[in-house]
Formats: sequence, structure tokens, C-alpha cells
Amino acid sequence: MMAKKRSKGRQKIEIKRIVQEESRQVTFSKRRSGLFKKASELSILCGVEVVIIVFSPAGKAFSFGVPNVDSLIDRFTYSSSSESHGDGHYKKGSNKERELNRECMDLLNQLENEKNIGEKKKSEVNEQQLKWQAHIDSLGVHELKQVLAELEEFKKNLVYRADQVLLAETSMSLPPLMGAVKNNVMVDQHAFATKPNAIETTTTTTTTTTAANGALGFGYNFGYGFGYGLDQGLGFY
Amino acid sequence: MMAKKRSKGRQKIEIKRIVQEESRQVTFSKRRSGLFKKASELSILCGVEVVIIVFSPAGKAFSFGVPNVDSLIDRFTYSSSSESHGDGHYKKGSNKERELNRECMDLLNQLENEKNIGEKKKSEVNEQQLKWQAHIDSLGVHELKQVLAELEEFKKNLVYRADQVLLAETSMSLPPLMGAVKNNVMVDQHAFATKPNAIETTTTTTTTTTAANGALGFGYNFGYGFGYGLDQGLGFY
DNA sequence: AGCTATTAATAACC
DNA sequence: TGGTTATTAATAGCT
Repeated sequence: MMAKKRSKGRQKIEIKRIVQEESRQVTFSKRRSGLFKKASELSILCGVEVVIIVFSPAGKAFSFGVPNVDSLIDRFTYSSSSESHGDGHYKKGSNKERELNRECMDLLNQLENEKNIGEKKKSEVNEQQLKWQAHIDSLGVHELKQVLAELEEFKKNLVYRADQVLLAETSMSLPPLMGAVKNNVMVDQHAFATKPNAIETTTTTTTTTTAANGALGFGYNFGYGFGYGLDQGLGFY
Repeated sequence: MMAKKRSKGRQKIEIKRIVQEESRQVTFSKRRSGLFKKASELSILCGVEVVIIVFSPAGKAFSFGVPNVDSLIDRFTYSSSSESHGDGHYKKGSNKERELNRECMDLLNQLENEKNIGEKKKSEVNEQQLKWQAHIDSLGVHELKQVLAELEEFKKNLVYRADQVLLAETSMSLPPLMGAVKNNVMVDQHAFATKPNAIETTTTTTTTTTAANGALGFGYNFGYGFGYGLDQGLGFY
């Protein structure tokens, strides 16, 4: 006979905000640990530096860093705000700018997908559109206006581009398409005036034993079935 | 009869630097994705903000952040340097807004990934823009027209949405996201000219710093290579 | 970039 | 919070 199961074991859950406060707290604690552990493993296995900061809604910050949080943060902020020497001075735009860019990229990608795969994955496309709709719905008036402005600008470029192509089917020139997108804003990411009461920093200092590892590039993939992707660079990771 | 196994499946591994460079790269890519996904889930499930930055030995930084990397970094650095602000009057943006934004970002990234067309994208906006242009340039007149049509359609949705919001500024309807909508937000990659250091983990030191405010501190060690001190604030996490 | 066989993480309970 | 267990999720080794 089957003995009664002591627990239902792990159950599948939807990834959405856990309403039950206590459960949420428990999950937060456990998953945070798991996240840090994963980060730790990643850093060890691949010899990379990692920093994670988690802000609880109460404004408390939990951080994890290899070899330590601060130096990595500094490096990041520094490099972000300054141009990168070496491969051309890239003046990093605001986050908003980049976000907009992504948004547009998404739109473009989505559209292309619809064109190419169109018939095949019709359902998938529909889903995409629904998601987009959801996205739109989540925006505020202000943001919508900005997005709209962006689209207008983008459209102009497209039209221009179309003309170019019409004139010379073999066009190779690259009109300043990006200019428009680059200059504008985008979804106002609102500023949280959160003020952490306590910062918990977990620092893991690693001492170097060996060094000199000319670890250089190879393409890397990115993509969790659906997740956040982006960085596709065929690069030196 | 037994069909030949197509693979040995997952094997247990030791958490130590992967020597084989190619394997290391693959693992880096896969695990980084997994890490970001986990972070995304954590943020959604528990309604917390998370930021992760991974520095590859080649000096490239991959970052992930909900709702976005920089603001969180700023907040962290600010709060870190400004010691303890006991007052802790924390004025968070409306939960509603935050939620919406999170969802919005999720959708954004999901689209990015799903619609990835294989373009290799560097984090630099310039690079991205070039790619984008190339993409546009690669399209024929017909395609451009289609894209244009799509944009028009999209714009209509935006306009419609804007009207809706204007009529009811306090609308809080969160469109039903497709069941499988998960994951997050902002993924970024920066290039550093700074010479990265090869990192060979050997010893680990754990330091825990807690900045006042009723946070009880007790570091504890997890069983995996690193141990990070954790501070669990009793109560509000 | 895809595929499994397995291991690892973890939701539900205590 | 700190365990246990049944399941789901992540992923190592290959192609």
C-alpha cells in the first residue's frame, strides 16, 4: 500500500507576485540564498566577478559580491559614466535611451518575425501582440506620449529609408536612423525615493593564486526560453 | 531494445574553476542566463528590486536590473556612503506603478529574447544602432512598407491607450499577461578598457557589514565554496 | 544552438 | 527560521 505522502513536494508555481505576505517572505529568503549561491558558483566556475544587490520593498538592501561589492560597483559606475577608450568613445546614453532602443529593437524584431515566420507561428505572434498590448497598457500618459513621439520619428526614418531603397535598390548608405531614437526619452522610470535603512553586504574576497589566463572570446549565447535576452555579442566575455 | 542514449545528461560537477576555456565560456553563458532569470523571478515573486553585475575576465560587464540597473546602483552607493539614516522614512513610488513597471519591463525583455533574430549585439548603443541600421538597410521596399504599416497599427494602440489613461488617470488595470510571461528586465553589457584581472579563487573571506537600524546580524555559511554573511532583518525584509 | 539524463533548487509542510 | 520530501527547474555533456 502507498504510504501517505508526507508532503506534496514542490509544486509548480506561476511567476507572479506572491500575495500571502508570509509566504512571500519565506520565498524571498530562500530564493535570495539560492540566487547568491548561484552567483557564487558562477564566479568560481567561470572566474568572473559578480555583484548582486537586492532591495526589499522595505528599503533594505542585501548584497553579495565577489570579490567585494563596492569595488565592482565603482568600476561599473565609473565605466558607465565615462567613455570607453579603446574602441571608440561611446557616450553612454541615459538608461531611458537604452531602454527606448531596446523597445524599438523589440518592435522591429517582432515585426520581422511576423513577416518571416508569420504564417508558421501565427499563434505565437498573436501572443506577442497581446503582450505588447499589455505593455502599452502598463504605461502612463506621459510615457505613452514619449513613445509615440519616438515612433513618429522612427517612422520618418523608415519612410526616408524606403525612399532611399526605391531610388537605389542597392543602397548601402546608412542614413542617420538612430539619431532620432537616440535623442529621445522614453518610459519614465520613476524614481523611488527609497532610503535603505540597512545595507547588508556580504563580501567574498578571493585571493589569487594563479593568474594570467588569457581568457578571450568566443561567442556566447543568451536566452532563457523566453527571458530577457539581449547581449548577443560574439564577444570576449 | 534500448535506444541509444543521446546524452549522458547532466553530470555532477565540482564547483571549481573550469579549466577548459570553451566549456567555461559555455557555462558562463548558460549560468549567467540562469542567474538573471532567477533574479527576475525573485523580483517578481517577492516584489523586490534586484541588480546584478557580472564582470567577465575580459573586462566586459553584463548587468541585469529591475527596474533598471543604474538607479539601483545609485541608490546603493548613496545609502552606503551616507551611513545610517535612522529616520528611514521610506517613500516608495506607488506599488501600483512599480508593479506596472515591472510587468512592463518583463514584457520588454521577453520580447527581446523571443524576437531575437540573431543579430549580434554589443552593449554599446552605437553598436546597437549600427546593427539596427544594417537591419533596416537590409530590408526591401516591400518589407519597409510592412514595417511601416505595423508601426501605424502600433501607434493606434498607443493613442488609444493614451486616451484611456487620460480619461481615467488612476486606472490600474493590469492586462492579463499570457500565462507564461516570466522574467525580467534590463540586461546590459558594457565594455571596459580596463584590464581585467584573472581571478583564481582560492581562499574566501567573509565580511558582513550591517548598517544600523534594528537589523540583527548573524552571518552563516552555506555549504558552497563561498560563505556569505547574511543579515536577516527580523520583520520587514 | 538544440537535446536529454541527471542533478539542483525549491514549494508545501512541520 | 531551520529541516524534509516530492516535484519542478536548471543544466552538464553531446551533437
